[in-house]
Amino acid sequence: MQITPRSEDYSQWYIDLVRKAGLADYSAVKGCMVIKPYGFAIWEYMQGALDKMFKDTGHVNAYFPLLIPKSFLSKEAAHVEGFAKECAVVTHYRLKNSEDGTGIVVDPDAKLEEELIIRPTSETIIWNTYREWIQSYRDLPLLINQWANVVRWEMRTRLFLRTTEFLWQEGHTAHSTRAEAETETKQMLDIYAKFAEEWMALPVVRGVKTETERFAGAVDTYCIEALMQDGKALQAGTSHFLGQNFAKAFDVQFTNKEGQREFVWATSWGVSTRLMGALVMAHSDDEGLILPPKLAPHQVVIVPIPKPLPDLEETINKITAELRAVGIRVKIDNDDQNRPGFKFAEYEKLGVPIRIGIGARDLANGTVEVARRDNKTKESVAVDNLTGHVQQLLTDIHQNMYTRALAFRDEHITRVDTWDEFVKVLDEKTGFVLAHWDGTPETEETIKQETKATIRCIPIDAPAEDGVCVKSGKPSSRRVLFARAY
RNA sequence: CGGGGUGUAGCGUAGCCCGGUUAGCGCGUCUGCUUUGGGAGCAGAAGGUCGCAGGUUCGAAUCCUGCCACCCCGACCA
Repeated sequence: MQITPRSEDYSQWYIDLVRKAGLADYSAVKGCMVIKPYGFAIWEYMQGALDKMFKDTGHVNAYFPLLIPKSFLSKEAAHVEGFAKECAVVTHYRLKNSEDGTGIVVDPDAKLEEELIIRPTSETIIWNTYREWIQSYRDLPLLINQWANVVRWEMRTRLFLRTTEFLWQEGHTAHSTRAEAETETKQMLDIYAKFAEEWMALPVVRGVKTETERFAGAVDTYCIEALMQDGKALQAGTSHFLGQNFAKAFDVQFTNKEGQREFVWATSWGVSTRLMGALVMAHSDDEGLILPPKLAPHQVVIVPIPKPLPDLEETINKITAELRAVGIRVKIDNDDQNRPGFKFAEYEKLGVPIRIGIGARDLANGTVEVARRDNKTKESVAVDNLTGHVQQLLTDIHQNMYTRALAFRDEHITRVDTWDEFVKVLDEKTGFVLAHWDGTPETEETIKQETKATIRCIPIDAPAEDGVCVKSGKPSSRRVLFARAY
């Protein structure tokens, strides 16, 4: 039942935590996972918050099919290049009993005329549909999001961080001008950054991907990059400016106010269940999860210290009603099989932000014991002041988690000017490295080969600064962010 | 696909080299009683085709052959 300590094996700690906190489990199919109720509840709070942010900025939800004609994928050259190697393909539509009666086999007579792929992302099927929907500038902008599952046949998988099938949202928008599409791309990036910071308590760096790291089919890929406790970077969300690439590939044109035909401008943007992995790896400790209050399925858990006192139940019901009245999610653990000590440890493992203990001693004093998960402190609080205190505490916990993660992140952004330093920082200090780069894919590739570090992004707010590339010595006009990444 | 490792009860494991009682232990599960302010105690019980298939042998968890699965490391990626 023990969770492997981070200092011993970070990777194993992560797996232990995901499984022992009941977030997810392996399934019968390699690379696919079962998201368990507790994990799915967290995902639902993420979905709820993001969905509201999308709706508040004028987007609507729709749903496009899981299966895509194979030919669609090949219409955009870079796109097919990027995804062809990891597509699952449907070739038949029927099974039958085998001749020797030992099992069930694919019926060779049921071969599909055109094979279908399971979507690795939906640009193609969506743009094929948008062609029908868009005729005039009056049809624009088209601002659609979908919540869906996608499949990418990865060679190596890890729970939440990279699974064969995963859940995500993908926004796909169409605009009449380049400027409007670019604004949309940046707006969605800002929404992701805001979500990460305000809901996940996760500080992120906003940036642009290099040509090498760009989404297949995009003109520009923007991203938010987060830092995990082991010093590795994790891409937490992406927003792409697609230019007219898909409009041209699928012939999506509109008539402008002047009566001329033009190709539309596009964006797409997404975050996935990978965020669950980020949440775990950014905040948790060797005792278990530490959840930010806004995403915690139970924000407060009440553990009675059982004595045969009828007043206990009465007081618990009263404070529960008050907490719930102000919208706080409260769980009461009345289970009499486990002792309080066991429950304390259990809810720490589950990352519940606040635990309230109440027993005979408290009852006599008119107080309860309030324990914070984020910093493991305990205090005695008068029942009369409890609701306001808990509300404030939830805010404080979020702030503390964010501040702590930000301090760690900032301590792990290192400016380096020489190759020796570059390698040393990556190996010993870990984290992000801010260094000059000559702007060529060749140098980027060399650095990747030699250090396993990639350019995570060119930070959006990076100031212009003349220097020389840390690897090639050629001139550079600004620093970029390197790291080893998930 | 290359390199390394592991398969014994729900989980974690001992036994394997050197074949020979009824395959042992911890956690968990079930029943009962006593407990309950940091992972409870006692008593009892259930739970196993020893990854699969062959082979050697009087006898295989143990030896041999083949296969399968999973994990870790590398090549691909959000």
